[in-house]
Amino acid sequence: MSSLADHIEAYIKKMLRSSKTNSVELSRAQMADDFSCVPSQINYVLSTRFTLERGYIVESRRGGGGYIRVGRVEVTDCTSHAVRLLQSVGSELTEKQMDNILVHLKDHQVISLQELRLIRGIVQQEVSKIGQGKHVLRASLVRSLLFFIIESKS
Amino acid sequence: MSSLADHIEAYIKKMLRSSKTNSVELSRAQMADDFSCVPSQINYVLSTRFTLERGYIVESRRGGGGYIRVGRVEVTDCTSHAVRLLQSVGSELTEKQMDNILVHLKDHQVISLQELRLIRGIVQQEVSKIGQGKHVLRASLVRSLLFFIIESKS
DNA sequence: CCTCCTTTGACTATTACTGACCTTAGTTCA
DNA sequence: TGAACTAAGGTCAGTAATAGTCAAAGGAGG
Repeated sequence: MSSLADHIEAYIKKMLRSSKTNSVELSRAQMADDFSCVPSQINYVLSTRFTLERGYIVESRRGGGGYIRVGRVEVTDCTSHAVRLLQSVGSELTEKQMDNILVHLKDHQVISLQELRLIRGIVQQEVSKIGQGKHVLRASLVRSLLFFIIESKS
Repeated sequence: MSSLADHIEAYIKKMLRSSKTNSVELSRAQMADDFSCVPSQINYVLSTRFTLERGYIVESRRGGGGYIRVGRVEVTDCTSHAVRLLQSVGSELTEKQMDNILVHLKDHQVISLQELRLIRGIVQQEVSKIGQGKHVLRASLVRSLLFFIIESKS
């Protein structure tokens, strides 16, 4: 758990946490230099870890004075936010989609890391037991478990 | 007695005991090398000995910087009791069987009345959404929700 | 023998990282 | 004013580093 990408991810998240505005602006070249890597590594991190599904918004501009801005989606009410996310879960869910949603909720303090791990474990176990309809079962389980958490907390 | 798998199991458990965080991270290739076996042997040990029912959560990531993390979850008397109950039922569950289990667990103060109602509601909701495999889905959902409830309490 | 658990290895899947090449935007100067 | 230059960031495909799957072979106990 210590790839370069992880460190860059952690660094950006740390910057985000200490930002009042819920968004940070960074220079790709500068960043690449700081982490001694090629600039496109920054794009890799952004496109794998700071996606909309995970609750982040990335904007950028090229040319002189160019920049990359990373923002978090606004969450005023955790519960309604989670409910909306859940509704966006259709009748099927891939493992990656599930992960993105869980990370999204964890990063926005709707669920804890322990809860995330437990859900992943439970779903993994249940899904491995059946042959067909894995994506459908995953959607049901994730919806149900999240709904249960949210309901219990309110 | 004392197969290679047993040794690997014991080694991981030893690492877990001496870990402050109740979880250890290991490299599959490294491990296989240490025990002079093929990497998939590690998967065998993990999938037969470090299951959720036995109180372990296994997470992993492939690719560069990949890892396998084994974590412990508290297994209380309540957990094993409920798990046994569910195992006796198997992979399918009728509504009546489900109710019997839920009532039993409520009577023994493993879950509250509210939780009982919540589970029933969630399961009803989810099961009504699908055409086939209702009993299988019900079993999965009840198992998962109960496990989650009990784990979260400890 | 028969069965169950273990062990192996060939094949597959996923993730990280790099570098060459492309696009966009601002700046300068004939 | 627009061509050339400079200063960003973007894309994509290839390589390397891990882990996962599955079925077949092996072995110990009944």
